[in-house]
Amino acid sequence: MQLAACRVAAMLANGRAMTIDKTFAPAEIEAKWYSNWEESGKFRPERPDAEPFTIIIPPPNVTGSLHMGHALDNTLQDVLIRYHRLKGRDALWVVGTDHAGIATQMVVERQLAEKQIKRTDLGREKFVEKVWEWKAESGGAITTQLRRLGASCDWKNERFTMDEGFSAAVTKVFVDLYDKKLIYRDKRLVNWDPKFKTAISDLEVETVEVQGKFWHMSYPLADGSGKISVATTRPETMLADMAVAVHPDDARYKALIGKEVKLPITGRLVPIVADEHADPELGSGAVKVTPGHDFNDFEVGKRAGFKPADMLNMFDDEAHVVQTEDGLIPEDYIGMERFAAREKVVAQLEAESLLEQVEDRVIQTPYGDRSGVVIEPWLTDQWYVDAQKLAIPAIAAVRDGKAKFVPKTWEKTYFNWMENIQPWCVSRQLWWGHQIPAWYDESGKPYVAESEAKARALAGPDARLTRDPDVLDTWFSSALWPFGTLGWPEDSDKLKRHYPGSVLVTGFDIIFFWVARMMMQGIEFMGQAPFETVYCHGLVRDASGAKMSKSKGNTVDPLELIDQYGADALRFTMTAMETQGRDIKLSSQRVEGYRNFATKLWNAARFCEVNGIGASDKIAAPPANLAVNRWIISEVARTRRTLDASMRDYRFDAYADGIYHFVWSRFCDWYLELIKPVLQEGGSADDAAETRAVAGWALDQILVMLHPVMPFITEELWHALGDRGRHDLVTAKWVEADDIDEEASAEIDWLIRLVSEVRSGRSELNVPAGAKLPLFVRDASEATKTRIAVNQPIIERMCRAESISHDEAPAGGAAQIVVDEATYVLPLEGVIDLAAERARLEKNAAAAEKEAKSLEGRLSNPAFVEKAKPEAVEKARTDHGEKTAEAERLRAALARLG
RNA sequence: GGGCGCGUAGCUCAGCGGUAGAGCACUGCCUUCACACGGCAGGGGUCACAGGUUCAAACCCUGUCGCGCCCACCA
Repeated sequence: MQLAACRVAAMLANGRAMTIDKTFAPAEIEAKWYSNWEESGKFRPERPDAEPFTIIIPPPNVTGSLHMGHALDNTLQDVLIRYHRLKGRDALWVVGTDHAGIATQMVVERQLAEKQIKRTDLGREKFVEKVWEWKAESGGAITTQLRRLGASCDWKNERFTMDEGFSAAVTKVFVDLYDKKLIYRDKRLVNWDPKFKTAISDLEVETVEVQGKFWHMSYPLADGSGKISVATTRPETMLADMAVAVHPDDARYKALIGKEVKLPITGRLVPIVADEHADPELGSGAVKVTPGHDFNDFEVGKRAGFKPADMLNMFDDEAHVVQTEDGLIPEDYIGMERFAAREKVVAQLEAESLLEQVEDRVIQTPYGDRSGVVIEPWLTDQWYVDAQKLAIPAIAAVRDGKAKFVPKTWEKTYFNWMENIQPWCVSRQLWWGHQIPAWYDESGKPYVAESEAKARALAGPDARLTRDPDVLDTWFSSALWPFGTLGWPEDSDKLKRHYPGSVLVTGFDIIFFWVARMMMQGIEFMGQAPFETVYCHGLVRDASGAKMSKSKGNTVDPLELIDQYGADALRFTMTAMETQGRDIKLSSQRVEGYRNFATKLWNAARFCEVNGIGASDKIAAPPANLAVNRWIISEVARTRRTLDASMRDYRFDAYADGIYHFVWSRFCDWYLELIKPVLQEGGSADDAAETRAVAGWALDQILVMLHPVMPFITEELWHALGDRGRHDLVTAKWVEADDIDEEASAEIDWLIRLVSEVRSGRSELNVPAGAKLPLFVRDASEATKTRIAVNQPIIERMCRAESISHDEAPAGGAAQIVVDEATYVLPLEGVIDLAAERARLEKNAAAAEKEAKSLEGRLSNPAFVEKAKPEAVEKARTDHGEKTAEAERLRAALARLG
């Protein structure tokens, strides 16, 4: 019995079964639609004649899992891609992952360590094999997660920075740059990471303020004539000191220049040299010089005549003490860890009474951003890219507007860095990555070529070649992503069609790491910047504004939010909160709110279905006579304009806001309410048919316009509302309707104002919500009378009026509502609190008078009338007239109240 | 030491020359036949501060205070 009743309730008038469930359950529809889209190739429809729109994904690390930053970044990209796909463009979202040198090597090494295996036990070849195995098994989890977010990437052409084709591109770029002398090998100080035992670039070094000490030490002069004071934050490096520097103009030390110091502990004899680096204002004015272990000292050392090859080195690759070339470090120091060596040096100096003073001091200390250990400046041979040369056209491209940053303010950051760019150290002492295509003969002369055979051709048949064991910085390959993924160096159609990309979406934090380098390489190898626009978004922070970090434990897992609220809700949150240039403070409340929005739409669609409103078979708006229908068609057009403008300007927040308000505050709150009398209270059949057609069309437009942000629910409803076969929303057509009916808009605006005012009056006077009252209209113009007549059923329903009359209202207490020229009277004899109504009218009258007075003041100022824009003056006049009239009518109503 | 950004309703943020907006939170009413993840109505802001430009400033300029971020070799 009960079952049968359910079944009946689940059938519609037209015989179709209800397809929209009572509750909106995101998880089911998400899984269903994503695989549907992907399997049917809907992310990449064939559109050979359409204008291309291309986005290259910032490739996530293969080791990565989706975090909020990805959720933001990829939501924005997907919104753009889906929007332009709907607009008919040939939209391509290139996807792939990054091999992430250090990160991946670390993961696999850690895994091996569990089995007590060291990377060196396996040897390079075996180890790299293990990494590939790892990748096959557990790499790329993030690609599954991107799918859960709804990212409509071109998965059929997924790339990896170490796949065959891409690797070939990397090798070619290296060789070409070498041949153009834009890559060279050099011996100099690098930032050495003693944990990973590799060089890293300047950018991978993070300077942190730490509490340290400043040690003042005495260095005796070699001739026994006295001593000189130096101060340092790193006393252990004195074991490799090669000089003491004083300022050439420092009167205190002029006589000492050229003399020698006999270093404590090592007994090394080193010269006192003049160098402007020594600041007479600081400390004693004399500074110890350790060219092999300090960037400043390296330069001082070079100026003092030391060649890099002769600079003393006292550390091995783990920053343990090793003997210097001259053999002067006492044996008991050898093998000591650097900080232990520091303590020992300090203790020994103290014992020898050579420690003058120890100060506490905050020190800027360099740390490896991945390893977290103190970086050691270390003298090694490395490969460098001449970034300064490559930067010149990359700067010009932005300066000339060929590539532009959004928001524009990031251009300053870009220029500032590019103009002061340093040589880029690109070699890494790792095993996982693109091995550098350089071979050395026995004398150490390098031959750079795309293969060993080609290197041999350069070196001659008799040379014994060994390959450079190092690999390239991961960012070196990432820099080629915009063209390497499109088939370069092959001159493919795809490359021609999709390079440069339309827009790059990324966090501002990798402008230097990645954007700048793509600009340089893209221009060098493709002749033009890799994208027209670089959209930089901020960071996703926790609700209190703190940076999310695993160590703080304040990270929010986007997948959990998806489980809880649905991918659409998360995507809407990211879109709505993306205001240009600001970081995002994420709160789950916000996500919940947008889940509610999805539910609202879901229920609106259910309402439509129940009322026989279904999929529209039209792209253009259906013909309409009723004002409500003409109005909603206009509102769709207005919304469309707003959304188009928002996308054009990359105003994601405005896009989200625009569709949100249209759906909730216009379509649901007013349109659906306004058409209820037509559909449910026996309006004419023609009117009902017209309304169903228009409502179905408007709902379709909502689905299309919302789809870029909420792809899942919109696709589900798209099909639930009618049988569209395999015509999916993902490849539907964006509304281009642009008809705006000013007359209908004015009428419905009036209707909305009338209903709102009456409701407000009733509410303020505590009229019971359900009470039906007669409504008397006075002073209405003919036009208003017509509008009232036409809209009578709606007005009665929404104002809870039992009748509407133009007769004079009965005497006695009443609520009076002023809308435009007319006054609407609700008799409340006996019920009304006269004092309350008087207060209400008084408040409204005072407000109108205040505004009228302010406008009057402005209009009576001759300067305003003369100098202000004519539109502004005109508007002030109109507003003044209206406000004055309104105030008069309210006063009249008050007078009537007695 | 340079550079950038921010300070608008209790909270998170739009607005960037014509006398203040949204979402959430808050208050009152409503189990009205799409939706209580809801409906209707409402309260709440000297737009950090001080000067200046302008007929008109939250919005432009200068300075002050507070808060963030980035870059930089003070040994």
